[in-house]
Amino acid sequence: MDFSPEKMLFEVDNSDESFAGGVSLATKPRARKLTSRTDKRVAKTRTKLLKAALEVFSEYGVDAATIDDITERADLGKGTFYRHFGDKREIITCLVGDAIEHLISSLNNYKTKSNTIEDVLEQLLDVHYNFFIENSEEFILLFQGRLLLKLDRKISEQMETPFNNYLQQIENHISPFVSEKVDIIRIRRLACAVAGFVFGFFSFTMIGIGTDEIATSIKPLRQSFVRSLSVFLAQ
Amino acid sequence: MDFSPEKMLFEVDNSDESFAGGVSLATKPRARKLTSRTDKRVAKTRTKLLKAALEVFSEYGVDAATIDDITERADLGKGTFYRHFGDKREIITCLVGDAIEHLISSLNNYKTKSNTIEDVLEQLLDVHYNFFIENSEEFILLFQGRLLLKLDRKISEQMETPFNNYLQQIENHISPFVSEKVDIIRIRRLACAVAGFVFGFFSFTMIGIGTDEIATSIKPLRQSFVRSLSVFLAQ
DNA sequence: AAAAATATTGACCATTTAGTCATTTATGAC
DNA sequence: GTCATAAATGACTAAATGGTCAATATTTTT
Repeated sequence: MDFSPEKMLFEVDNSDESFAGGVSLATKPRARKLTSRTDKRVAKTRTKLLKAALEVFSEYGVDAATIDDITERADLGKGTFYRHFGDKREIITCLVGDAIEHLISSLNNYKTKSNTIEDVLEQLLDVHYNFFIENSEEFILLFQGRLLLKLDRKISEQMETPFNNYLQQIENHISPFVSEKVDIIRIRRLACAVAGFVFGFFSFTMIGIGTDEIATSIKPLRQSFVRSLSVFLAQ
Repeated sequence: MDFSPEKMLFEVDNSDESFAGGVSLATKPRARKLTSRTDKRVAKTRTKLLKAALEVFSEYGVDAATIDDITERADLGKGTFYRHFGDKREIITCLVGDAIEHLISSLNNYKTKSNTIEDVLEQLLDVHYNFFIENSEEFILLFQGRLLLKLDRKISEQMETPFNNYLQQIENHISPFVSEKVDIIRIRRLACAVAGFVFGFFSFTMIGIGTDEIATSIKPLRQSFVRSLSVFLAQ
């Protein structure tokens, strides 16, 4: 089975596709089993690698983690890694892309109607809060990703796009609720402020106070922050 | 010349001490030259190592940077590094300690009278802003330090203290201006919020918008943020 | 100026790590 | 069941890195 690492970024379970609809009934007997046992095995292996990599990256840091760390954690042979990914850079890029996609989809799943900019901002912070609590490994990875982006290394190029998409997504949520004469650059600054505040605050809070206290401490601060951002936009 | 790496964290030029005051005139002829040529050479070498390390750490990241990177950048032999520092962990700890100390002293040099909590917060953000603009290498190092602290590795232990000192310092600036019945934990949260906001905002802003635009963008946001934090404390 | 003391050096070795590939194992076609 | 195809394996090599130390250079003492 030949596959390029660029594809299959997300594990898709197509195993029941053969009897799902009448798609491509008897025309192509060869390609009937779209997901064979082999396909599933490959997908499973890949998933194990990604899961293991996310774990070790968040535990040791992307630079300190080795390929052996990943394959041992995944309980797979070393060669298997290189069958799925060209090198460490590639799996990092992949994981960061996934994490950002995950974060963005969390943002978009929050479909409750909001009429004011304050509602929107409250929700944005809420989503971020839940995401970072429930996916702390991805949070730590993204936090590292931001750092890699600051240090301009080769790996940065492929990560700049997802991070910009993320900022763009925040802007999309905000822009319908601000008057049209508000500068586009002002909205971008707001997006940076939201992202920066959330990343930075969580980061500092997690050593400054216990993890379980975050829930109680973020709430009043969040309200203050929302208020200030609203004022900023109204200026 | 025997010296332990723990000492001499800061380069001190005592070369003119022999004719500075009448200290220890003729009583101790042996210890007259307090900083001999050798002392200065050692101090210079150490400084070169620290400078080079700060550079490569901020360029490549602390984990990716090697001892060879440091000694080559410093134009020194590899053995020289190990004469001054036990390993990479030690020089990182040293640099982070220096950077925090530098940041703290920046905070304390701002001795203008502030009567309101808003003044204090404005100044705090101002100091941070200037520090990060003027010492971007140290900022990047501290940013990494925060990450290392999150990933709980051996190196963290020695870095938790300086970071806590830093938070403590922020609290010291704030606490005189808030009523005594404000909870100590609330002030700690505020310190986290200030530090987190500044670190996070700068970090995101630096890719979201150009570096030179930061000056114009931080100002209105800072005002809003200060206002909201004041409200938070008043609650 | 010679000798003692100490800082610096970089070739050297041991260990770790990235990346390869012949072999083994699992799956699909017949 | 047998063969063909492709995935997984882990021992292996080459390269990189950490750390050492006998030799060299510099400074201090006498």
